[in-house]
Amino acid sequence: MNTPPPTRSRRANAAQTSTVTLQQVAERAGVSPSTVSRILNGTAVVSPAKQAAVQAAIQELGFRPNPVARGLAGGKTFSVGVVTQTISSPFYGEAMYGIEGVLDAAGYASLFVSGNWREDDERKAIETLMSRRVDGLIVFAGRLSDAALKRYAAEVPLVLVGRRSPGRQFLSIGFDNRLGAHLAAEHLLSLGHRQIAFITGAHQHADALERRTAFEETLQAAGLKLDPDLVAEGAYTEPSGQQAAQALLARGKPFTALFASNDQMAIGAALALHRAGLRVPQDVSLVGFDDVAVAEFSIPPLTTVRQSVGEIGAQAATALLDLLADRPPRVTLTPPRLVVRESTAAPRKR
Amino acid sequence: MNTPPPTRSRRANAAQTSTVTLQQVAERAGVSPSTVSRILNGTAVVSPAKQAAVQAAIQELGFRPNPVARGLAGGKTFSVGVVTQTISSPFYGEAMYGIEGVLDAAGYASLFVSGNWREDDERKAIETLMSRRVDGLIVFAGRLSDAALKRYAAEVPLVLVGRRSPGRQFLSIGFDNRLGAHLAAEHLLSLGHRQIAFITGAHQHADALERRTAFEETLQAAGLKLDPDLVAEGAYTEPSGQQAAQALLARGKPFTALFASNDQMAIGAALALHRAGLRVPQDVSLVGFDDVAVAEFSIPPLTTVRQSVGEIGAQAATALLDLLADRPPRVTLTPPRLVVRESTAAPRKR
DNA sequence: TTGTACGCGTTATCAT
DNA sequence: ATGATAACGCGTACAA
Repeated sequence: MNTPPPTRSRRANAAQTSTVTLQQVAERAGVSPSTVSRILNGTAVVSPAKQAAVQAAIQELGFRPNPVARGLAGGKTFSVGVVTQTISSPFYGEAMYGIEGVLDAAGYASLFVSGNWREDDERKAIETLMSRRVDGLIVFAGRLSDAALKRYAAEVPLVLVGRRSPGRQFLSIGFDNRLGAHLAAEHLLSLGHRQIAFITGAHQHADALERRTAFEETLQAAGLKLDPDLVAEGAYTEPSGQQAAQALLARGKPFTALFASNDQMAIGAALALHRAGLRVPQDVSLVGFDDVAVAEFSIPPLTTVRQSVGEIGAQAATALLDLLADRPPRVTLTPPRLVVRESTAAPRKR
Repeated sequence: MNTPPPTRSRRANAAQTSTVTLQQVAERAGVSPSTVSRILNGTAVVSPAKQAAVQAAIQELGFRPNPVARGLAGGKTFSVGVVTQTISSPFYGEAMYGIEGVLDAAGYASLFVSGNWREDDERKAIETLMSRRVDGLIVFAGRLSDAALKRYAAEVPLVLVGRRSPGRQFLSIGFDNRLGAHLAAEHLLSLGHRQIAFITGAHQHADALERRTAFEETLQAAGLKLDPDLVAEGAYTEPSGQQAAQALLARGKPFTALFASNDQMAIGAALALHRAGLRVPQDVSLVGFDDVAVAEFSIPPLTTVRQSVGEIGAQAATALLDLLADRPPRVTLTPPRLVVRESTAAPRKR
């Protein structure tokens, strides 16, 4: 019988990639593995000579450190989990783009998952992420409570985006919803609108409430009050915006302007208005929120409140990187600003 | 001097998560680690008694296998890399959604990265993915050559989406561009259009070429020829579609219909038409391709060729799973179909 | 069927 | 400044 070769017999099912190990680099450079590791991580000072020899060996062998082994030995995976709500939406798309850029440049991988606006989906997503031993978490506010987030934050650094949360357990980056909604309302008021309808986000969400409150307050400051008949609730999606606008129209109360709590709902509302034979902005002025990329290409181009979602994502990533490096996180948010395009105009004279 | 405790002294910087190890489960259940491993992976048959004991121990301890260690030991990371071109676009958004669903259900993590339509970005992205030891790759066709992809496919199973490629090195899932473009052209012809402009995708791309060729052939079959003056090139983005339409308009050649190679360009084109004072569909009929979610909410709602991108993503993921399990991949693509909405109509009589 | 022993590639500790 | 050596948590060939 054939005796199988004594060693390496299980090599077959090992990682298929160009398996150049740190070990081999060490041999080639005539140093110990520890030294190579030290150079790779800057953990300690090594002589310029060996430094050069190792760098050369790395080049020649085309060595790439194995993050899996790194993770096992060092307890870090150099990956961070990102919980979005709807991975396919333009809003989260831009956010992911911003996050990816920052994290990738820092050598971290991003694991994007969807929470689907469902508490248990979000929970499951985070559990999966944690079981993958991510080094940190970026969570876009959804249904998960602050208390639940706190528990995760006890295990890894966590940055919450889209909802302010007190306490020091985790960092939260909120949008300036109040200022944004104020800007939108002010713009419509200054154009001369007095009957302004409003599409709010889901009532469970703090930011939706903030936008609504600020909107109402701005109205009140102008001596107007928010007519409950001119308020409808949506779910931050195009179809929900369309339905909300339909409902508003069906109530029969006239309005000359409509403010939707986000661009996607504004786009849905625009279709409802179009279907009802109403022109934007001649018959109804329309304002959105976010300035998602497509806002510029809606017809007519949408006046909206810009809060660069990509930039916010990048800021969240940067802050998380700070947290991971035990640095104080620096977050410098650009305040939202009004972008006036072609969906708003003065109300028609009668 | 104090002698430090001999063991566990470095526990501090280890993974922070509920570190229950397989080892501990084994002890608790009174079996060997290997037995636990076998039960976890179904690698061998174990007695019902121990089976139960281990399951109980797992429950009680709340054990979750560490994928990092698993990866090191078994050479598999249960993660797959997905190379999109623009992570923020609605097209890839829907694709990612489809992929995520399938892969997550199978216990695989998805690593989504952007190729940005740049060959070296794509290459770098794949290198990063490979260095992370992904078990497989799903690549959305971009600038990377088949030859380059073949090299990666030699290391891990690879599914290419969006471009057919001969050979058995990797699986490719193409869209039926020919049928899709034919459907669009046929629709416009049957409405009575004879002067049809066309916005093509980047000329480097096989699918763009296929759509153009099929479009041209359908015209020819109807006794028409494609006027070079009525063709402009875009880059599958809204701005490029807008520019292409502007260019078309600037040439002065009249056309009563416009077919854009994808929805995003159609949406950009719609704005250009709007700006030029042309109404859709009264003055110009407009057809897109893909049926991205927003197509339904453009004004007017866009007639387009539907190829469910989410479903295609899911199919790609399913096929990759097959490949990973050494099963023959099963791919059953739904053929594209025309979705007639409100952006097309018969040309005006003169 | 089950347990033992070793290895996966790297980092951290402890000497030197 | 540098090198042994021992983990990290799990899978698996081999022996029993």
